[in-house]
Amino acid sequence: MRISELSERSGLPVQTIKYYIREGLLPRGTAAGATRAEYGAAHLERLRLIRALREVGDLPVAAIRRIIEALEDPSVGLHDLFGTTQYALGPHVAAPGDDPDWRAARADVDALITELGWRVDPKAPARDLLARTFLALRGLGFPVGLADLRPYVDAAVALGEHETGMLAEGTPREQALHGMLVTTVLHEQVMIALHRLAQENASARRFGSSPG
Amino acid sequence: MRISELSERSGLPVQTIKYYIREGLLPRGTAAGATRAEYGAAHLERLRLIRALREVGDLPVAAIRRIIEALEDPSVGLHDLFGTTQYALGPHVAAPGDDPDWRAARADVDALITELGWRVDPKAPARDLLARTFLALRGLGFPVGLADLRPYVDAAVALGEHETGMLAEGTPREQALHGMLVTTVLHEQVMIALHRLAQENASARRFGSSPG
DNA sequence: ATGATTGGATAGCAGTACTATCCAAGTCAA
DNA sequence: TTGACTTGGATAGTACTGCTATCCAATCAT
Repeated sequence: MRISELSERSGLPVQTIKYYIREGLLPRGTAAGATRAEYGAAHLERLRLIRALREVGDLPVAAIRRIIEALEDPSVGLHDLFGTTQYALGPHVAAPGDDPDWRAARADVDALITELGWRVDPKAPARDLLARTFLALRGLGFPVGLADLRPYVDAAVALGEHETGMLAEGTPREQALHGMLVTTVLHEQVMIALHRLAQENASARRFGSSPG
Repeated sequence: MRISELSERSGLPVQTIKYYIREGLLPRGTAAGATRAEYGAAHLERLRLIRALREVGDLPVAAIRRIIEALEDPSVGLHDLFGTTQYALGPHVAAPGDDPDWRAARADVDALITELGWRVDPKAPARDLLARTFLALRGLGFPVGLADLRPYVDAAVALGEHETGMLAEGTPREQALHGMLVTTVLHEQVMIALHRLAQENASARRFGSSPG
């Protein structure tokens, strides 16, 4: 198939596909003459993945490139891809090393993870993400202690185990890697959306004027 | 206090504060002469809120403006602010009305909400958010049925009720509104961060090479 | 042979969130 | 009083991201 057909079938403009090729998100088609290249089903599949990461996961193009590089590196295993994706997901919080409030928040996060006995890379960006949120909450006058996190921890444990359990052991490598990406990026969106819906429901029941 | 002190205490450059004033996120200081204006504790508090929404919630400036307009409108109640915030959180999915796959995904979402008996605005953006994620999952070959959502629904219900329950009835209006914002924006980040940490832990236990 | 299409390169554009400069009016230390 | 400095306010410029638009020569279909 040529690029125009790839464009039609993927729903992306030709120019955008060319852009993704330039950016290293999509391999070039196999050249068949100077003005002809052939694209296959793998290209279409890749474009679907890119769209999911861009439009649903809202990942920047540069992050998707890093993920795809890991995806194509045969030496990268499931858990490695996990780390790459988590790191690419960002945001990358610039930790102000000197702020004592920051250090306290970060220490709380580390203590929580230790207490739970979790195996989490000390450099995992989610640690800073959580610490920054603590800092903001406290700055706004909403103190957070470890006890307040109980419901979140419980929910996170349940979901994390469920999701990891869904990744079957026997599947071929490429499929397993795709599954891992889907788990980290798309299931996070599922969780966010359902959380918002549940919040709205709870709020409507408690504060809503009339049952509508 | 003058703008330079406000800058120091908030940690934001003077130019950025001026920008926020221009954009309607922060009220002007009370004028005290042609080249002098006085800022108070309310300004500092507001800047803290803005920083939390920008840096932690990653909300665009335009969305923060809409939230703050609702915050300052005395006719807006708790549940109204909830809707405004949810809408401002975005993303605003442009629904392709003709795509049958889209319609199926959206119908699934609506059916789920009906079945759960949730009170959710039919125009709530989280419905489209969830539908779009379904669509992407299915497009990548990961079929999602309502049964697969059980763990997410359970987690969302638990968190939604916990969070709404934390908003005490008797608190003064401004405090209650702040609490609502914090619940919808910052607690979502707490959930995301803990989910990622729990995923990494589960992945390390299942796929990690050595217990590190 | 001729008009359309292609791959590939380069340049341009729109949106966002700042950041820098400028200016006249006012303040304050000497 | 004078002269360096600060302030509020306005305007213009910048950096980054994610596309789009245009161009060109080669080449394919008819």
